[in-house]
Amino acid sequence: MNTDLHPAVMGWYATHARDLPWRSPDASAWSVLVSEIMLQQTPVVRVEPAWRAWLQRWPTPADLAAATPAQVLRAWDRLGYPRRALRLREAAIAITERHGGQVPSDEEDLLALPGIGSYTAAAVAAFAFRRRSVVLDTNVRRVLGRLVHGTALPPPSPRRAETATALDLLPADPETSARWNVAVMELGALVCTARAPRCADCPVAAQCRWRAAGYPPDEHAARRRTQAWHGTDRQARGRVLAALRTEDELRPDQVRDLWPDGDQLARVLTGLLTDQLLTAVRDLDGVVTGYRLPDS
DNA sequence: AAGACGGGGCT
DNA sequence: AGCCCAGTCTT
Repeated sequence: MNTDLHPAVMGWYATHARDLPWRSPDASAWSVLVSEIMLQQTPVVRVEPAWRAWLQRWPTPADLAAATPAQVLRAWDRLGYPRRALRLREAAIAITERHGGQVPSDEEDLLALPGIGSYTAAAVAAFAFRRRSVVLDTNVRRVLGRLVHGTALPPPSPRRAETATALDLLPADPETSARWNVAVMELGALVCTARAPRCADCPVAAQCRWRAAGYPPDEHAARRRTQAWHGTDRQARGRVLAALRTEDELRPDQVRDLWPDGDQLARVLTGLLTDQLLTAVRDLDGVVTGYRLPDS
């Protein structure tokens, strides 16, 4: 195992770590799981208040398992990717039914839950249960990519070599490894940032291969395409859901007024129905008379 | 391997 | 107008 980087990174984390509530020793495994789902593609500053409100309302998996999709979608508010809210509810149901209401500690069991992929399974195992696991999020990938491989940014999709590198650096002791994982993530979030890294504040700048190589540019820049927003299906979906968070039911004509392109709106509504983010209300003849958030 | 999937804040 | 954010799931 390579241990050269450990003292500097661990020492830096000891003095610079943010005081985030899900890092408290008192945080339940469930609260850690909720934080990890919310943090999938949503920044910390926006997650923190939502996380507090969510845990106050649904302190245990069994509490959330009893909620309706409409309730969780409204509570999710504008965190983005609302399918995460539905999957979190489904995960709560699975935990209640299959695991006696206790969040499982094995990565394999976590991975089997809805909405939990390789990152989140490893993160919950490490941060909630202090297990030794390879936590590979966007921060860790970027930090290790720069330090070890000398690249500006990691490839669009994770490579096996990245896991091998992370495993090679992972401390053998479980508790130490859990702290190492969060320390590297924190370094990526606060110092080794994607856009304008603060190398002057970096505890391992002297050991950074990217820095030593003179900061070569991102090799994969051409392959990263920025996602459009205005006029997209995603924006239309968001507009429909935003309206339904404040109204119990919308008539078809009210929904049509939400978006100028009727064909696109029809496609978007179909997608929302497929994703179970939306329910159509029909009269006795099967004619759609309205749309609602799913009650069950 | 590539595409879909939110929304906000910063440069 | 881009770019980025503690990713996951489907095709």
